[in-house]
Amino acid sequence: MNKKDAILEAANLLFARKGFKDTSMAEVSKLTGAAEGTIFYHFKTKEGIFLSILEKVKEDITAEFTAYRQAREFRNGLEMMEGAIGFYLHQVSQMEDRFLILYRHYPYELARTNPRCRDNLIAIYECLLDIFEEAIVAGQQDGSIRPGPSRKTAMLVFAMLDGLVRLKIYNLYDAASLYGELLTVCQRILKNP
Amino acid sequence: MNKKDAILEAANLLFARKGFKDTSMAEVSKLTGAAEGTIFYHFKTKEGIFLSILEKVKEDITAEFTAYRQAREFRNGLEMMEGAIGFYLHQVSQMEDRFLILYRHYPYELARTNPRCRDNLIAIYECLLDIFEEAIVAGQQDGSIRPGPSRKTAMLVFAMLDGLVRLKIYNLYDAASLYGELLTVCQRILKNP
DNA sequence: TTCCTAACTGAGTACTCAGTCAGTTTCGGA
DNA sequence: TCCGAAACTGACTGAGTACTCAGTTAGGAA
Repeated sequence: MNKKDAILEAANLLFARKGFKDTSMAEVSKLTGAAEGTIFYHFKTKEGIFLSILEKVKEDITAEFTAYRQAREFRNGLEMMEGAIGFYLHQVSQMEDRFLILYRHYPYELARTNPRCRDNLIAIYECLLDIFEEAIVAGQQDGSIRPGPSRKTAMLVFAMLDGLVRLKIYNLYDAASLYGELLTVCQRILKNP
Repeated sequence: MNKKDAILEAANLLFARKGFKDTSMAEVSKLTGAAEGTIFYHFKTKEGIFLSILEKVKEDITAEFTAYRQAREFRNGLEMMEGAIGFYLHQVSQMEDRFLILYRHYPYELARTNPRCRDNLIAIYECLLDIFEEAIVAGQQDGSIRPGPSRKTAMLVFAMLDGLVRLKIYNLYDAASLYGELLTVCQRILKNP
């Protein structure tokens, strides 16, 4: 791995675990073995590093979820939805450092003034919501999921997942032990009676 | 209002809107009109200010929700639950600066090392979850809500609310326009068929 | 009025941080 | 082998930062 990528990886790890403000360039330098000067040779500013990381986060997440979407086959929309929920939770722990970036305040603060940041965030959330919505629409067509506003329902399910992951991140409750109940609840929300 | 309380209010506002790390004591001093020395006369450290604020957040939130719990009467548990959801969303915008503290990373990071912080956070979440759970248990007794693990269900509903509020805070989607669908979804989760 | 204490002040301190720059090393092509 | 450019270095800078402290003011009791 070249030094530029090593810097991005180290910064991603630190930003994810300690946050943007609480990570100093000295720490990134130490973790990569690159001098501070080298970091600023490759990136103009600390914010620039963050933007490059977010770009990578977007690419990785959209790639993973797009691949999943195309590969898996399901008997119906409802099972597709359950699969998507499981896959999301799986990916959150698999690509923990990528997702932890999104579970912090900084990207959304930056998005207010920086359009590139905003565009990347929107792309990520669109991609995730699209998968849930696609499953709902499919389910509504095959009759496994009841009719209703597909996008809004997708958002509510996603909001629940998001809230659940946060409970775990914040050490308030272990999300895993809620997984069974989560699926039951989602079935109740979606299943065509 | 005495100066000590004024400092707490100003710091609360700034911590809520800009975050703990991004708020300097100089800013707090400017907003209150108190000299920096005065701030450190009343509080040992910046972290100490935060802990006092969190204490106040806990007191305010538990007071509001306990009052609500005792005052309102409902025809059944399901309506009680719907009322609680509406009240939560109402309170989040009513006491915005109090809740925004909780929607940041810092308190949960501090909670890892500071038991006082941890205790306050737990007290807040226990109080909120208790209200939802109380409604569920009541509903299960009067037959309006289907049987099931009340605490876990309360958590999932709360996680959805939490996720929804975040969508709004992060400027990703307006939670208000999902309110109708939210209630429908909650009914499906809870209603005894 | 006197005196003590609590409240308050802001210049000062020691430190951290993002970002710079003059100089060195590495490397690929001629 | 030489050359030029790209990659890399780390000491340095200047702008913050949380917190201190010697001194001033306000308030209340004797």
